[in-house]
Amino acid sequence: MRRVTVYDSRTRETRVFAPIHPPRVGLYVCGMTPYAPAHVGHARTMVVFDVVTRALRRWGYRVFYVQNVTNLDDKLIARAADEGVDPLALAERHFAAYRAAMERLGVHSVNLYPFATDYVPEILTQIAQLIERGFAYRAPDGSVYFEVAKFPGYGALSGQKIEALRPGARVERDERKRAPEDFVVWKASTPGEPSWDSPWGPGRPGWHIEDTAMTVRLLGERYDLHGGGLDLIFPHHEAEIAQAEGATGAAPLVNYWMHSGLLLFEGTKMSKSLGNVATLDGALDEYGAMTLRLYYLNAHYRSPLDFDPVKSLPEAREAYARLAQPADRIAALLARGGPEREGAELPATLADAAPAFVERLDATLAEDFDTRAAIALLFGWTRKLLESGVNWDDLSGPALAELRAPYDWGSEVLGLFGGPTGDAAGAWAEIVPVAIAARTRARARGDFAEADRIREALAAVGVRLEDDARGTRWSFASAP
RNA sequence: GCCGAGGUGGCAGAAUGGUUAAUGCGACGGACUGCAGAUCCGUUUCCUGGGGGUUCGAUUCCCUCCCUCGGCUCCA
Repeated sequence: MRRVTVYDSRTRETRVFAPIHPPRVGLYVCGMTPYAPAHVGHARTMVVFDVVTRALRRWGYRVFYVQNVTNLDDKLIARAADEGVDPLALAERHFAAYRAAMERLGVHSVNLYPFATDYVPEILTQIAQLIERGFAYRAPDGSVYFEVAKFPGYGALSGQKIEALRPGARVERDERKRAPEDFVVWKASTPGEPSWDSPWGPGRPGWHIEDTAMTVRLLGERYDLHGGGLDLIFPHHEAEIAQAEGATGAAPLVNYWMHSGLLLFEGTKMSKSLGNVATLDGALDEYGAMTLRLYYLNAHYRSPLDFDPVKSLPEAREAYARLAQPADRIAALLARGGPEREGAELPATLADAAPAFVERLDATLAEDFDTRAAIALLFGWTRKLLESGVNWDDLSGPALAELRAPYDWGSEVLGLFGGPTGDAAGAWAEIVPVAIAARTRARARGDFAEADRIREALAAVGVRLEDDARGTRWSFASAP
């Protein structure tokens, strides 16, 4: 296992990552509440933790990645009522769409997507423990509240002081609570809502309790990594700590808290009321998965990132086109000739460089998942290959594979440089040269209209032609 | 008000107590080209919010001020 450092939001320091039961790693990431289509902000968080997981796995850690699905809460119930559908069915539908979008984005690292409503027994057990240990109390209407004053550590994660919260006065006065900062763990049911029986009467889980009930069940009373967006630190993650540590007595619940920076939209927070929400599917349609992933990963994961459809995204698209240029060309050559392909060996300036370079990539990323620095290195590799003036077309399979190695690393860890390979590429390899030959003849006799027609026809199906001194080259246009 | 993150070149955005302040995008000039694209060469060599302080030396450390953004129980 490689030495990895991780910045922990709770202790506010970067420490060497030491799992409780190496090489196993328990990772829990707060997923979305599927009451509306996923937006590009959700996707940033998911790509960040996808890369964390891919990297740890590459380095020998056995990561069990759990991402919860809050398939029942106030928003879902309200939205379902608007649409006149069952809230659980609404959640199911949006979750399916979310999964499909994640597939398009190349996020395949999650092991388990547990649904909140499948953990009601665990939730009831945990609430009973909290009441028994004096951390929670029952309200007259059958709701159960966590009593923040009973948990001295409350506020440690976010740096909030309870006294400081009260003057904020955004908390509505609620007669059922002993203090304004107390939060609900069990909500007495309102007629028409889904509800479950409990010792305190029919009701449904509060927002925070599902996570701790799931984590204790799936990852244990203490586990290694918890991720999520920065906006969840308070109160959600604060509440998780209070609930889990209160219920089990084991502390700390989580050894390393990782929070991803929020995505802004043209400089301000995305919100539905401002109408500045970009859906993930729309962004995938417009920019493609590779551009989006590069865009997300080309920023430090804790920094805010500005989603600007006319500036930052087109820039990312240009940057990706350059970065992936050698990767795509080498992949296309390997797909056609295969790894056994005959040809020249690498020039001395490039020979043996790749293994050391890949090691540098790993070492760089292992410093608190510095994807940006790793990408800067990959740009350096691209520049080195382009400036070397090597004739790709003449290289042997093993030589090409060596040049491709850093991009394979990028593919494995960052999820970049995907593209058609195997059979699909093979079929194109039969057809495209025929079209190129026809175009070359047309150009030779000066029939440029015909030549352009052929080029455009191929472009329409995703094959890009480029002429240079050696003739016409083709490649797959970066797939959107 | 409280908590937190920031203010770096035309833009995005790194890094470091001290040689030419990463990387990318963009721009300009040139090569190549039927066109386009890609690539290459050159230029963008006077960029670190204001003011103090520590230091031989600060963009980097300390203090202060100004400004921006986020959180403060809907939130990835």
